[in-house]
Amino acid sequence: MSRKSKEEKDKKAEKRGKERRYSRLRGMRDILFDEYKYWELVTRKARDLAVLYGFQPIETPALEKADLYERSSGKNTDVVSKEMYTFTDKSGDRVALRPEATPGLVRAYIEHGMFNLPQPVKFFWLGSLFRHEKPQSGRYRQHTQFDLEMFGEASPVADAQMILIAYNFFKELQIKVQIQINSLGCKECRADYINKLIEFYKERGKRAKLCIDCKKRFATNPLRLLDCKEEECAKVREEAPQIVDFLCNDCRDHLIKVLEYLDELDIPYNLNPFLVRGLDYYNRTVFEVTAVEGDEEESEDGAPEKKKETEEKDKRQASLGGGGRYDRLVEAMGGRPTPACGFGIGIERVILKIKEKNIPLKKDQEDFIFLAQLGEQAKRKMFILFEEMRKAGYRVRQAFTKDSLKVQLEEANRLGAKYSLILGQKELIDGTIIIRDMESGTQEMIDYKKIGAELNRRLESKDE
RNA sequence: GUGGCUAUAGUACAACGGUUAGUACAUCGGGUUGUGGUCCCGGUGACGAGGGUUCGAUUCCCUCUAGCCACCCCA
Repeated sequence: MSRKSKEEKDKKAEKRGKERRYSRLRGMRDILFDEYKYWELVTRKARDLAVLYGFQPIETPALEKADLYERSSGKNTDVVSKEMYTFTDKSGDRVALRPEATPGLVRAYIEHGMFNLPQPVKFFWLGSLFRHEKPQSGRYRQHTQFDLEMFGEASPVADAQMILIAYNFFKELQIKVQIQINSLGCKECRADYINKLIEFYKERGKRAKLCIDCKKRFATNPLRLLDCKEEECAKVREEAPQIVDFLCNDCRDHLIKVLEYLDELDIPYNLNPFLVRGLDYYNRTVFEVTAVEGDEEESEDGAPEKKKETEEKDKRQASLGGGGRYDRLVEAMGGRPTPACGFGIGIERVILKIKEKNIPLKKDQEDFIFLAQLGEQAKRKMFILFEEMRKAGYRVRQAFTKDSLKVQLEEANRLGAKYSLILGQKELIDGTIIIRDMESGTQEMIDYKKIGAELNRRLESKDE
């Protein structure tokens, strides 16, 4: 570098100045044309389902007071303590970009006095969430969730219905999923259970085997000992007491009812005693939706070992959505005691899954007509014709910014036009127009006034 | 936040301690000045950033940044 010629250095410096480009912030992404098709497919499915089940669309601000999340999700949860975008705004308020949807929805429920509405109140929400995490595929700092919440309904039917909707969502998108479900009990029986769990881990030698993180967890949040993935920790855990055995009567009944509904609805689930979710507000039912890998039905040659491996892997990642019941949160946030439950599904992860599985998109290729023109006069006339046709309900396209016929037909071809209407000087004088079948390449000169009749004839006969 | 792998045109990939960094697709123009989807010809376009080793670095080393993967956690 020391002997680089002056010229070279200058060149480099000039280049640097010229070509410094902006790039996305880490973990953020643009959704371009191709991806947008998936985006629409998935969000439309979400919206359709939500409406069908009687959920009302609602939006909330992306920015809220930071302590809304600290109080509801829990100050010590990772989502809040490590990943939240928190800052002080110009008026000195401590605010945060929402890291999850539920707290804002609870706030809205209380703030607008929705306990005076007929219960339950059911929200459908679709929006961006922000978490400052280390990105990898399916994990972004801004991601989008489809969220359903139901306030004012304590019955296990509500839990089951939530799970049903989530399940249908994936099923109708042709994604195979399994529901992991567990109960965290209520305040009382969970406390009992945690004591039992602590006692269990206190028994000789067990703590020594745990990983560093779990040693910490033992002190801060013993429940989380249950979902550690370390081999040793899992081994110790095998013998651990399970919460299902310690639920109080009400909580046990609730769980059983939920499971009965699921059985009746034929929803495959896995009662997973180790499922513990990372937010403080959950009680009773918690569930998670995980992708089921592979085409288990089709595989006949069965390589059981390999299958096991992928299954193992899937349990680790591939959480596509999750949720549960949070009966105490509304009250804790200053509202009336209101039972509630909900779930969220990560849109980006769903899209990733759809792409991965090569699930074909429905083509919405309806026939359309391309208008091509040559010369200023013709252009003006076509400009007007375009508007007339559009208003009359034809699907039309154009490239009026291009003058060359070649380029225009290239564009028509690229777009996949069924017919092109071509108007030039000659036709203008004769009062005719050329209609070209883009598939066969044959074309015909017709009376300009008969465009409508001719198109209708062609499009109709094709419809049969 | 921790660890591993990676970084070359818009995209997917080559090559090289030394003179002009290749190929395909895409893009733009021409062959065809009034006709697309085939073909032919041509143009534009890249070594992520900074530093070090070296006579010379896109190539080797370090740092940063970004992406992927694993962990933590989650969607």
